Amino acid sequence: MSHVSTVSDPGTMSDPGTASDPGTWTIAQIADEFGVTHRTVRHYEELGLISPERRGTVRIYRRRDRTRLNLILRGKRLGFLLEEIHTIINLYDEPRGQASQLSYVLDQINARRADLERRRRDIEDALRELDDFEQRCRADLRRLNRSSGATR
Amino acid sequence: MSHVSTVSDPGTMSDPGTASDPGTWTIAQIADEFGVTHRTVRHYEELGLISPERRGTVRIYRRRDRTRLNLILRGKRLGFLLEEIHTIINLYDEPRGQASQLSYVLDQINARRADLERRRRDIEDALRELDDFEQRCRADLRRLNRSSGATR
DNA sequence: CTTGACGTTGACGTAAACGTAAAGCATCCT
DNA sequence: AGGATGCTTTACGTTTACGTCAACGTCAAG
Repeated sequence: MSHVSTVSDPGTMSDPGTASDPGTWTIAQIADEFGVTHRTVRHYEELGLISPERRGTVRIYRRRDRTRLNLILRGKRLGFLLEEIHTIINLYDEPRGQASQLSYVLDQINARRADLERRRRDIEDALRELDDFEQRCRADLRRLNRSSGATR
Repeated sequence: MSHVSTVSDPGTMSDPGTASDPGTWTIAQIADEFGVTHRTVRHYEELGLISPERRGTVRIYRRRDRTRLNLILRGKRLGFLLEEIHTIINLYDEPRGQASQLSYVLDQINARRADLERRRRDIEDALRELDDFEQRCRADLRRLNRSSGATR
């Protein structure tokens, strides 16, 4: 029974993993690299957002889990609930062998897109207002500089 | 001089209120129109996000409050905390008569913009992935339709 | 063989953003 | 006058997304 030195035990892999990409990671490495706590990672697992392998009781994270974590964290940055993120991830992962499933997935895609595009509009509106506001501020600043002895 | 269209609505308007725009609103009208509950509206008031006038004990909402509510709800759609929204709104409303205040405001504007642009990148990445995914799904669908007797 | 670093499972705590009664005024309607 | 309706405050409940112990397992090193 090969007891593991670090955790990177390539075993029988054709691409054993380079120095920067061991192929597998511990929860501490993952948490550290993604800038979250191990509690957060486990929370996502409890919700079924990720499901790392186990070597005995120990969690082993692979590239698939990293991809999912990226999706999760981006979703969070965009203000999605973990529950919504769950359905999105499942969408990407569900088997879609039958036409009924595929048309359902296509519907979901459209719903997601509508959601994202609405957010994008909101963002662009906000950015425009911000630009606008900045212009007014800069105008105020110029007036201030002019009126208070612009010795030069 | 261009009077500002952000949140500062002077009381000196020569439009007393038409049928669709009475000039003032009750909490029920506001909540209904913005698609939130009165509890939500009051919650925002507790946090200092809006501060409607009072006629006796009754809250009176005016255009300024509606503008703020729009900012709040858009902020929420974008996943900002109410606390962050609070600072943003204050940013728009703070007096900025002095250079020090103005440069602070300009800093805040840049921080906000960076935040928003990051979100926009996230959204565009997500939209691209979604498009990508849709293409694959449509390809799958075509394969299915071909292989399962396209009798016709 | 004990220490210490890292891992595990509970299980309770907490902050944010409201939800949900409960109970009291005020005004309008009949 | 007496509801019905609408607004008010007070206050505890709920959901989401984790934080924070506590208590225990395990392995490589000293």
